Parts: sequence; structure tokens; C-alpha cells
Amino acid sequence: MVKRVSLSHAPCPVARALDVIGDWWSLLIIRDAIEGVRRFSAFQSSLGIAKGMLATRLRALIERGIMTQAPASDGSAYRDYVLTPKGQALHLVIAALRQWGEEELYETDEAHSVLVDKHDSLPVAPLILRSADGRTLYWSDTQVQRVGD
Amino acid sequence: MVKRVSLSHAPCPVARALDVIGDWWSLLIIRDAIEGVRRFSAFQSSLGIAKGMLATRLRALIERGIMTQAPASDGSAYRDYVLTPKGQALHLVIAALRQWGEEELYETDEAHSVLVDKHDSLPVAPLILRSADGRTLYWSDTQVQRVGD
DNA sequence: CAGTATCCCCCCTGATACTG
DNA sequence: CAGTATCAGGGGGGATACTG
Repeated sequence: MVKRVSLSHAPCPVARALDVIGDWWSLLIIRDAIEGVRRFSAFQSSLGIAKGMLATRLRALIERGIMTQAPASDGSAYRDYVLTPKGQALHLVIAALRQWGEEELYETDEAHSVLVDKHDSLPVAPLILRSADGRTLYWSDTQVQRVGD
Repeated sequence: MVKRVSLSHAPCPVARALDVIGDWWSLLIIRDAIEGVRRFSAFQSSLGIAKGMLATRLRALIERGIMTQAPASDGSAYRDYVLTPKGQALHLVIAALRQWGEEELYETDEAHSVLVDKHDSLPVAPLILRSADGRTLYWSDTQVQRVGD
């Protein structure tokens, strides 16, 4: 996360967002967290990430207010890593990535094998883009509905 | 983009997506491309990226079918870099990142200065998440509407 | 289990020079 | 302008060992 040039104060919100969660591991951690992963070891085994990297990434996410520590849900002495509201708000980003990946990155003959993976057991939730006037809804580039507002 | 472990065949669509566009520069290039940037030098001056890195990234994006080369729109002998439909589909990802950045990464007292930036001159297009049954629309975590279909 | 500490390589990245 | 080639450095990232 230490970059030559920080974009944390860039004028563009996209650049700022990427400065915070623009690396590969962070978004995968957040994906797992959204799906309910809470324990250090659970993240590690799910991601296949080295322990040191995982610790560094979790610490960075906590510093940036994306995640926080909470008492373990199972009553053990350890602590869980859970998303803050700021982190939970990233579910739209994850959903957008998931939708794009599903639509663009699979061969048709492997589509079925994918659906049984745990990461696809979540309800599919298509993203809809609302137009600037707030009255027209698009799915990808197709207008799907006009709303009365 | 050369990573120790490739996620290009991962079962999870989020992981696959990140394998393709999960690095910092690629998404910034795509952001610019969505906003209409087409020329090599335009990307370079907009991003402040080294020429070598830009060439490498553009080549990777072309290999992965995100961008393609097209005759220069101004009739010059050079070629433009433009998004393929597959790349244009990433506008939802960019929109999600933009929305999250705008909502979570600005101090209130600097919000105004941001709005005049070129990257914010685009129409604001809030993302809406459609529920699995396709009938309920959410904006962030707030239900905004039920639809007839 | 839940991390921390250390080593070390690879490659990302930037800078510069060069070509067409 | 539009890149390619080459070089130097620094940190990302993995593996392992160690602590509580």
C-alpha cells in the first residue's frame, strides 16, 4: 500500500478509492468479509495468502476505517475482523466486479461448474445504474425502466 | 500484472475480475478511457504515468480484450486506444468506485472543491442494487422501491 | 490459533535515452 | 508525437521460524 505517489488526496473520487482499496488482496479480503468470514485463519485459508501479508493488509484496512476488531463471536479469547459501515458500503463495488466477471470472463462451457462455488452461493444481485435525473434505470446499457420518483 | 498466482481461472468471478483489472493503473486508464481519453499522450499526461508502464498496461489491456486500437479520430497517422464492449461494461465498476469514494472519502469542507474537477463533470449516476428476485431496489442499504416485474 | 519477525527474491516502477 | 530499450532501486509478497 505504500506507493510512490499517494492518491489519498487526489481530486478524483475514483483515484481516492483505488488508493484505499485498489490493491489485489484488499478487495479479496473485503469480498470474504462481506460473505461472512471473520477469523484470521479463515481469511488465510480462504485466500491462500501469507500470514504476514494478511496481517499487514488487515492492519491497513483497520487504519483506513474499512474494518475493525470485534470480540470473537464464538466466545474465544481472540477477536474477529469485521467490516465497518464504510467497509460494508463496498458491497456495491464487489457486486459490480462480480457481475462483470460473470458476464465477461467465463467460457460458456464452464459456467455451470462455477455456480457451485461457495463464492457464488450468494444471491445474484444485478446492478442497475440510475440516470442523472434519477428517473431512468439502466442495466448495463439497456434501459429497463422509468420510475416516477 | 505478472503475479505469483494467477486468478484467471479462479472459480470466483470477483477473483477473476481482479486478476484482469485489479491493479491500480489499469482501472485509472479505464476510467480515463470511459471519460473519452483516447491518445497515448493524453493518458500519459492525465495519469502522470511513465511511458514504459503505460505502454505495458495498454498492451495488457488489449491482450485481455478490454481495449483495442482504432484509427485516430483526428485523421493523424497514429492510432487511438478505445474500449471494447467488454471494457465499456466496466463502467459499472468505475461508477461503484466513484460513488463509494464520493460518499466515504471526502471531508465535508472539501466536497465542493472536488465537484469542479474534470473527473466529476460527468453526470452523477447512483448505483442501485437489485435484489435476487428482481423486484426490490436498494440504494446502499436502503430500500428505495419495489418494481412490478 | 493468532499473529510477529526475518530473510530474500522478483518484478514493479520510474528515469533516461533512443528510434521512427 | 508515439512509442521501445535499458538500467537501478525499492518494496511487494512468499516462506519459514518463532512467540504467546
